[in-house]
Amino acid sequence: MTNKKMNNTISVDCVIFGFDFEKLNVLLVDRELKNEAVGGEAFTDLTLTGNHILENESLEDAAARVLFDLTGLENIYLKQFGAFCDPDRLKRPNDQAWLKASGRDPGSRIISVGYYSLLATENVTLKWKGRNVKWYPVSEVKDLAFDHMVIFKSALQALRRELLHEPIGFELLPEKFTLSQLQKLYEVILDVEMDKRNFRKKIARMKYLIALDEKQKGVAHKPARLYTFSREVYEKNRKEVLDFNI
Amino acid sequence: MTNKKMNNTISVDCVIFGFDFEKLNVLLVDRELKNEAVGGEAFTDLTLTGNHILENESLEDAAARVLFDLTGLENIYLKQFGAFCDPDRLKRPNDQAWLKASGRDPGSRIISVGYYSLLATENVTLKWKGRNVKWYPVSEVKDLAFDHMVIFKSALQALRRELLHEPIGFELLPEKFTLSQLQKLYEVILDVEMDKRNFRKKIARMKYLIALDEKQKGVAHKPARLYTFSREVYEKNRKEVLDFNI
DNA sequence: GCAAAAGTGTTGTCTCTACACCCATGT
DNA sequence: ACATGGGTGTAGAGACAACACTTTTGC
Repeated sequence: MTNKKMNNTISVDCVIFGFDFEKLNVLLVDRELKNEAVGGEAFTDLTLTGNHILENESLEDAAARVLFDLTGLENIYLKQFGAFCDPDRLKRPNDQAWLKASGRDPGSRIISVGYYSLLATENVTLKWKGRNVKWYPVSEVKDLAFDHMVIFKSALQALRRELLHEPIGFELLPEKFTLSQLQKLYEVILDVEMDKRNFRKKIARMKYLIALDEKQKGVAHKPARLYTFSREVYEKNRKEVLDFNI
Repeated sequence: MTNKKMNNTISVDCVIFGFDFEKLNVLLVDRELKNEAVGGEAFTDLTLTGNHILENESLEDAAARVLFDLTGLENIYLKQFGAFCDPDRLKRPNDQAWLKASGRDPGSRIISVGYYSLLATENVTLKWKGRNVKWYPVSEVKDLAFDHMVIFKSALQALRRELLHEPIGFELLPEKFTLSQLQKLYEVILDVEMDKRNFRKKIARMKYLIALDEKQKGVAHKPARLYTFSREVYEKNRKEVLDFNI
């Protein structure tokens, strides 16, 4: 419990998604190598957030710790989606230089377990080890450090898949949200367009989406009704269905 | 390529499922400790198959290698379903004794990445490091060594989930199979009963299930038509659908 | 009063469920 | 001839896709 020693071959990487009612974003951190002495050129690029696990810590706890260090939030939705351990995953020149500069053995094999998490993005303030942390639109992410592009793509795929089959979209919205916001979320993440009336008919069948006696305020149009998600109602009524059609 | 050195903190465990047209089975290996000198009592129990990865080997290759050593088969369906790294996962007395007896450091932290695989079970001969390997009905599995019960349950859950949404059941059947065999497979794995006529109507809509001009032989009843699965047709027509209903 | 998003119904087509009998083969 | 699993159709209920107009608010 008080053992803070790090395990140097096992790490977690967190792909943190946020939604701003317009697009899906992901949190990335600047990686800046100024010192050319370690054998590479100076460079700046981007990584996911992550860390090595502590010797007495579970993977999930390590991911939650990264998330807490970053946002100060606890009990965030976290989902393990894959383990990444290719022999070459840290072998590009910039990555080798970075490992050397931060005092780690650039030759050692490190496995990273990926977790994605979903954040209702309003009112989150971000700080991480004095490094720059920023939201980037998912559609514009490219050229991440290490094998983080592979990890990121895998997370996105896992998220899309999960979103199709489980009610996790709500994790990206504030507790109270409008149906248009929910529809937009599905449209953006799944890259589809949906019909408003049909979407609402579908919603109407989901008993766990609860209409509140409350409306949006301060919008320059007819204010929308607010809804909330009830996990209890969902858990009571869940069923699954053969759907690998066509 | 020729580096055969083992990595001693990263391993894979394989949950190998087979189907005998009646029930779902899983491959387990005897773990037998005869020598009481290492500090525990002698015991016999069961484990999944698995191994440490080689220093220059990917996780998937390691899992494929375990499978090949066991069955002599290549190109088997393999799916990563989770990483297991609880601090206590190897800490039960029998596990500690076993690690000592096989010359490993019982205190070191080992991460295991789980793969499940699906085997058409007929005509497979099994050999593994001179240990006893056997099929066990999934419904009767209990008390596995290490944290293998956790891993096994997680694999089963992943398999069920995958089976609902992806056409992987065919991996458990011979290349040519009858519709009743396929239906039985779904019934057994998902623990449901299905209506024969409705099942067949559903199948009829799946263009990638191809009826052959061939029938069962040597059965004491009307011989069934044989079908086969075409992955090409499937890949051409796949689409997904919002289905987290009710 | 105008811009902007909210909210609402109908119709035709497809999919789901429930249910019972005859057929082809081996013994 | 009989036992065994193979194979087939229909009807009613629910879900899906396509489509356009009115309402409420802030400015």
